[in-house]
Amino acid sequence: MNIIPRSPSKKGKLKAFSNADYDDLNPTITYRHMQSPTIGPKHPLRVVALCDCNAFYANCEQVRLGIDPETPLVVLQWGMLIAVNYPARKFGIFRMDKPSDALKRCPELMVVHVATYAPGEPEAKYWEKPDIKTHKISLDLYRRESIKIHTMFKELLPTGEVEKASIDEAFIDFSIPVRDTLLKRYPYLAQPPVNAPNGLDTPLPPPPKVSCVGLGNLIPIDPSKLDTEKEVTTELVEDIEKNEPMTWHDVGLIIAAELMADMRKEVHKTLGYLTSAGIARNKFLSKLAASYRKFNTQNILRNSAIPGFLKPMPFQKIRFLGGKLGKAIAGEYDVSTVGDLLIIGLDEMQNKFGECSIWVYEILRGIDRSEVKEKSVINKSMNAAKNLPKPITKFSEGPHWLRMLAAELTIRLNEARETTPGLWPRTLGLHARQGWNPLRSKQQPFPSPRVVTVDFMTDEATKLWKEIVGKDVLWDGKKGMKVTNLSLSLTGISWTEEGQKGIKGFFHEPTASRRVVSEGIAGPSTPFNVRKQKRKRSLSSTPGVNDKEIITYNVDDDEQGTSTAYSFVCTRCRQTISLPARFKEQAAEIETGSDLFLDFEEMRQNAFTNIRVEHDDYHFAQDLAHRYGTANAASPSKRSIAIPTSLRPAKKKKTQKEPEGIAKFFIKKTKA
DNA sequence: GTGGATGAG
DNA sequence: CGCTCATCCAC
Repeated sequence: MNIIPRSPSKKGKLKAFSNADYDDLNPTITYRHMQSPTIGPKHPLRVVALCDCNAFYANCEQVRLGIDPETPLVVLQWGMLIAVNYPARKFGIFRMDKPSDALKRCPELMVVHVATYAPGEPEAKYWEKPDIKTHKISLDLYRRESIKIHTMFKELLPTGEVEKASIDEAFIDFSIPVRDTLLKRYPYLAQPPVNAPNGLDTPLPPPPKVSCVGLGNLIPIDPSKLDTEKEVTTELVEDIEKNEPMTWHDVGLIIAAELMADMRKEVHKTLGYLTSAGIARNKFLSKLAASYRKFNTQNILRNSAIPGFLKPMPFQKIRFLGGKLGKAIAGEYDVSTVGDLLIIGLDEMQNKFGECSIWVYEILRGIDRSEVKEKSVINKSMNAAKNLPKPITKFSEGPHWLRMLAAELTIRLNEARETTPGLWPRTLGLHARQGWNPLRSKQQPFPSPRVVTVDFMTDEATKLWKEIVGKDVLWDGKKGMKVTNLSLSLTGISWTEEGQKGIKGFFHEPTASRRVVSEGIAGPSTPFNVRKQKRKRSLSSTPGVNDKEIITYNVDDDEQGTSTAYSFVCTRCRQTISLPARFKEQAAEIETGSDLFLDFEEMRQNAFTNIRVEHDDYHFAQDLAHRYGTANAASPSKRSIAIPTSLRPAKKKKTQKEPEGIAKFFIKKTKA
């Protein structure tokens, strides 16, 4: 297997690093880079973080119950622990342990069962002894808290990009805020010296030495320092590496670390959640860096530390290599670490695993071009499922469960519509499994009524229930129906003008949008990516950005509707748009006129502007969607909303028989 | 549209 | 390797 040489490196002094596999780690940064209005995946100053919550479910319960965070606490789901907080971990308690074992290790352990829907109850509650036979798990609390954290991140970093990666994780693109901070702290970076021979292409002067003491663990360049169990303090690493040259990217990482630390502190102070974070040059590395040390810390992965960090890493720890694909690669080459795989050339890999192995090839070399993108719609689908330890044996027992599933979906849908009015699921689906039989499912268009009620959804679900169990099984009970698994889902959730009308019942003529698509925005635009770009532009003071784009709002002279300090009424849709409740709560605690009050006022005004811009953008996007063709049609705009930011190679070989290459690990069960 | 598979946690 | 949830793809 020959090593395929990489294409000749563009800019950058690859001499700085001995390993040719990592040849892009110290690119030359010029004034032109400082001035580019956007910072994409290839920009040398890109800075990305992954922030994730520590033992999130347990933390949520601790906050909900208002108990001491030092109390060992676990979250129980039926017979199994699904979350263990850090105090409890000290007792050797793990996820998936049984509660009885956990209590043996720690008798004072606080055991909290997740909320459940009980039969007939309109909402999930915390019951003394929930019954697996009649109750259904609810994860709503965690979803709601997750949204709070996500919202706070966005508010605290209006010029950044925040992508919710899972219920307890978010990617944050710090590139723009970092660049803005760099320009503020080092104003000489804005323009090349007048006598610079190459103008904007002149490299930046050497960076200052910047301390990162107190900003987290600096992942050491020397891999032999990596796995030491003892804490490697930042001071220690700095001492060891004091002669390592710093780069402007390192400075950027450290600025991001400051911002990240502030945001994490704020989340902790306001919401009570502890987090950890990784800061690096792309998503995948930030995620790995975050897992370096996990509890209430953040880790900074400098480019120079990437080879040492990555090579000893078991590659199956990498996102999307944790499953079958990772196993297949491990089996094929009988190796386990990233370093082991570096000797595999691109051609070799592509021959074995298909063309899209380029993705894996690059990941192994610390390259990840995927963008941090805010998801336009929270989710594309919602699903409520229940395993039935006591199977349904009579047709008539079905609706009882259907009602419970419908209740959950109804609450979740209506909750989502609070923040995003106009959300509309295209289809309602019901899946049912009987014993060993294959899963059966039916779906139907979801008629979006003005108000979705539990009754309505239950009725709709019952129609599907009839179709499923009524068709293949003689369901009157005599044939011994045995449904062991039920799941009700809303899919194709998207945001439409129609849905908006449906909910609000307002059919007023949309006024002409005050905004038009800027001719400056290149490429195909969806309502949402246009929205994001415009917002960026209007809120950041980026050099080179057309100032005419900036849109200001004046609360007193308000063309949009009436305003109070905490909310305003939009004249277009007549909705009241409010700041999060905590603003009011906080205001009540602060003495008017105090210094704190002034700070608070500033924050409130910023937030107010944000919700205003956001709401206006919402109408803007709505109009755009309207213009491009609306509602149900799979218009190009709608299409692109639905495209996920998936890292996967997404190779669709149309082979009739065996999919080729990597694709098969994403698609089908491998054949023997 | 239906049914299956994968993956994360 | 229990349970829940989300997403994607082939047919």
